[in-house]
Amino acid sequence: MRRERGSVRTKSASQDRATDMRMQIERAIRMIPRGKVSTYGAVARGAGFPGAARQVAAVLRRGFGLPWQRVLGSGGEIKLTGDSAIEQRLRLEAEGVRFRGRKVDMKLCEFKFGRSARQN
DNA sequence: TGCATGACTCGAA
DNA sequence: GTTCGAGCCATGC
Repeated sequence: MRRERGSVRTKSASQDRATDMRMQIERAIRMIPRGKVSTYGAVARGAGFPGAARQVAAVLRRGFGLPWQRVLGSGGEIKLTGDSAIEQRLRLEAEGVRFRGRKVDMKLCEFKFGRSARQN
């Protein structure tokens, strides 16, 4: 394991980098069309930050007006708990997303980020 | 400044 | 199928 975590970005200008990271992540999230879903890890990679899945979650929590329900855990599993999990499932089903048991049918509904994902 | 935390991920057992 | 451990990183206190 230990994915492609090799991108050792310098610590300098970390604040600027953090802002850029949030913008890229938000952009990636907004790219997910209605009826499609993606995962935290996929969004992070699509935004250009492999391994930053937790930051995707942070952006979703703090972000406003984002289609948060379209972001799931690995394998298409809902990682939320309680009300949020129920609401997320209802919202996705309303958009036409198909569930297989407790997971989303990723074969049908996974949105794949292309290279253009972070081309702006 | 430093440490703990979190809507994570993935391979191995 | 579940559990565990290790790794990444921004954020809050």
